Amino acid sequence: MDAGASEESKGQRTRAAILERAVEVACRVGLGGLTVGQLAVEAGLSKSGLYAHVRSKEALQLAVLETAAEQFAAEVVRPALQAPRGEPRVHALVDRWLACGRTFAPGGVLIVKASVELDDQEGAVRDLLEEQHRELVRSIARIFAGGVADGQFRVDAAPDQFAADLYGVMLAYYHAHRLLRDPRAEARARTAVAALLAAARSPHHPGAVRAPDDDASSDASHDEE
Amino acid sequence: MDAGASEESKGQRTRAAILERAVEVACRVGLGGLTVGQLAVEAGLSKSGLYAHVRSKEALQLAVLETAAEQFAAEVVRPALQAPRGEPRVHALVDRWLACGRTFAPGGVLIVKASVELDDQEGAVRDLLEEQHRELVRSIARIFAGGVADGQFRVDAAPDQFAADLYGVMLAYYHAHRLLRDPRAEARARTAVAALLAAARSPHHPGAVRAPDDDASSDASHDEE
DNA sequence: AGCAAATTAGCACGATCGTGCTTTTTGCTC
DNA sequence: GAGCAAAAAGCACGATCGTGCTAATTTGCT
Repeated sequence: MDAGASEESKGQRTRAAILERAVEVACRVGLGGLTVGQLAVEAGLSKSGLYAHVRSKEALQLAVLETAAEQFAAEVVRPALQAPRGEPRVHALVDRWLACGRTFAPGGVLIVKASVELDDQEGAVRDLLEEQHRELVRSIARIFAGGVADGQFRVDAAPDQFAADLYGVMLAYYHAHRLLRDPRAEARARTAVAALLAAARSPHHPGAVRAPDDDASSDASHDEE
Repeated sequence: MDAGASEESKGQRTRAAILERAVEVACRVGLGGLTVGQLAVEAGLSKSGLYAHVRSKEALQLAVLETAAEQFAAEVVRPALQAPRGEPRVHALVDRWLACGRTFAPGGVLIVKASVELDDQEGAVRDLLEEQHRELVRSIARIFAGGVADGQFRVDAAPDQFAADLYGVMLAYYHAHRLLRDPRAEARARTAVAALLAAARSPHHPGAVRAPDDDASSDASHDEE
């Protein structure tokens, strides 16, 4: 009968299928462009049949966002955390992140897209998204800080700065890859990450990579809220 | 009646006003979220009155995009081109870009937002946007290449790479500033740009190139460092 | 001033939006 | 297989979407 699924009831299974499909659709049209009728067609359900699962449009958007974040955490962040500390872990993160969208699970694409789409629209969806991105940036900073604690990175390197820089590299990758369809996008992202890491490495570095702002280096571990 | 500004006819003036308003609205809700009825209310016109100016929704989106790009070119790129070559010009570009949205017309915000929104939706709007971004990246690369020709930057530095990196820094700035509302966003963007420039500087070039107050140009409003 | 042309409003249309009901169909337990 | 709860569909609603056409108004020119 049923193709060997899990212990979930039918309703939960279709709900999961709906959300998975919704993530893909939202990757194209954005969270705001997500529509109940269109999604119902795309999921092979009637509009009201689908609506019984997602109780409102806002609830749908929130659920989609949570699904996407869970995909991203499961496919990118958590696996990267199993790589050795420092540079290997950073590279693992970047590798898996770059594969996001090529391989399955476009959740990573969606949370990036949604972050731009909703950055100026108040509401519960924005609130959730903001928290998710806070957590994402914190994760990157922590991964970097692990390399600092290991002695791989300079002690005066700021994890916050690194997190922002690395995220910027990924955003530039999305831009070049998705909008400009530039086949060199990935290579450039890797080059940029390598430069970031080179600047962060502890030993002797020929040129001053640090910003001219050489205020009293109060403390590098001043990154948490 | 009221003090007319230019030689334009009434129709062209209201059309310009509509598009200006549309850029602001689209900065919030995106190009896709832009709606004729809502925009008419926001512009103080009837729906059909407005629709006579923008002949279709797609034509409106195209015109809005062109308006935004022109704003960005007029307020950011072209003024920066009047700064001295090399680092000063890069800094002028970044300075004006960072001021985008706070100080003046938010066209720069829109083209960034639209680039993410439309990166996966075929059509004429995407085509225009892609071309605009190609031109933008080319502009950044040319600005950097000018510094290479001047001997300020290493000859083996790739302008393409620098352009992508700088754009990534700006994207990270938007992310931190607009979504996370992080007050340190601008400082971090400046730090990142400084690191980019430090990595690009000619190894055997004396530090004098970083002369802090060398801009004596006409319009470059250097307010800090 | 008056008049032609350009600009704006009024109104109507089919489609689709999000959201509720009420049935019908399905899946699961005896 | 029967009965029942869960899931899906059918249908309807007001609102708003993009888009036309026509009538009224305003503007620019002589």
